[in-house]
Amino acid sequence: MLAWRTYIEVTARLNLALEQDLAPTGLTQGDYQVLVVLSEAPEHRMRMCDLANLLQLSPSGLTRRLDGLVRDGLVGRAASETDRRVMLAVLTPAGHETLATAAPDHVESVRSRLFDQLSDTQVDQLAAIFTAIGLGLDSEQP
Amino acid sequence: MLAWRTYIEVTARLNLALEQDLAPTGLTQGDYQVLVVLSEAPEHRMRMCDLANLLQLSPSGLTRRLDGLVRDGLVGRAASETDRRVMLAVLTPAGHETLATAAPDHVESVRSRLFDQLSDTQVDQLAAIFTAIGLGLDSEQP
DNA sequence: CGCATTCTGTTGCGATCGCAACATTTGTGT
DNA sequence: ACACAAATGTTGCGATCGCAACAGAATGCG
Repeated sequence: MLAWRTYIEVTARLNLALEQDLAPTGLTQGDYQVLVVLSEAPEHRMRMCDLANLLQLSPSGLTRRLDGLVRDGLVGRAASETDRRVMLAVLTPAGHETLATAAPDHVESVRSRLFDQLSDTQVDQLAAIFTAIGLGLDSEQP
Repeated sequence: MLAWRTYIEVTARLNLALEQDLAPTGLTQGDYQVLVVLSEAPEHRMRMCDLANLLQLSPSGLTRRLDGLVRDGLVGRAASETDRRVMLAVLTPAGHETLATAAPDHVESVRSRLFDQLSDTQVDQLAAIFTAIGLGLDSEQP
């Protein structure tokens, strides 16, 4: 039970700290994740619904998140040529550059806030623990 | 880096699953935490600002959260007799009963989603890991 | 082919939350 | 005692997000 309360408190504070570390770049963690996923996608583009699934966002949530990124010129919208229902989110050069600028600071933020506090063994334990929890979430009554 | 992505994905899914488990009681996790803290406080009451610090909420966030709980009759507001600035949040009998009804289900939810997936050793590791991260958050440049 | 079903993305609505500004009250320094 | 600073809670405003409803497009089936 102590472990549970510690988990609740620390995850909240960790997320807040990481968000504040990222704020000077003008990005939120959600924006950053969109840019990362797009930068790793073939041709730097991805269907909206695939993006929503990867980011665990509702369709409407993703639409509004992309609205902001499109307004800032970091992502563009393109219609698919093979399926006229789908919209593709496309990383722009400005988006790629913004990500390249923000990534080192964010990686350093995660490293100092999280991994520097843990031994190598604990990092392995952390990965094993959350993998096990994730498997449990897959197989329960959802 | 894999550990990091797993952590991000699983914490999000775990929170969602716990929120949905708690939804049938009509409470959110935030509401539940308010009731828990008040039920453990002397005389079932607490100053707004102390409550906000404990729950890691902004003053305005706590005001609106209490608005909902007061509307539902689970919490009452009382003026302090010694400091006329402060408002006390007071757990009502209805709030106490609602908590008593919801707690077993929520504890079972946390147990099945989290602790049943882990060995006793992993639970200890989890506590140690997040305690270390929490200590790191205390001592860094905030 | 024709029609129902499914998939995809957007919009209206409401809920949640933080920041800045504010009013009130308390504490502090001289 | 008086003025200034700090603490406390609330409100306006904007940002974020999910659900339900919707419209357009593709797919399956008789």
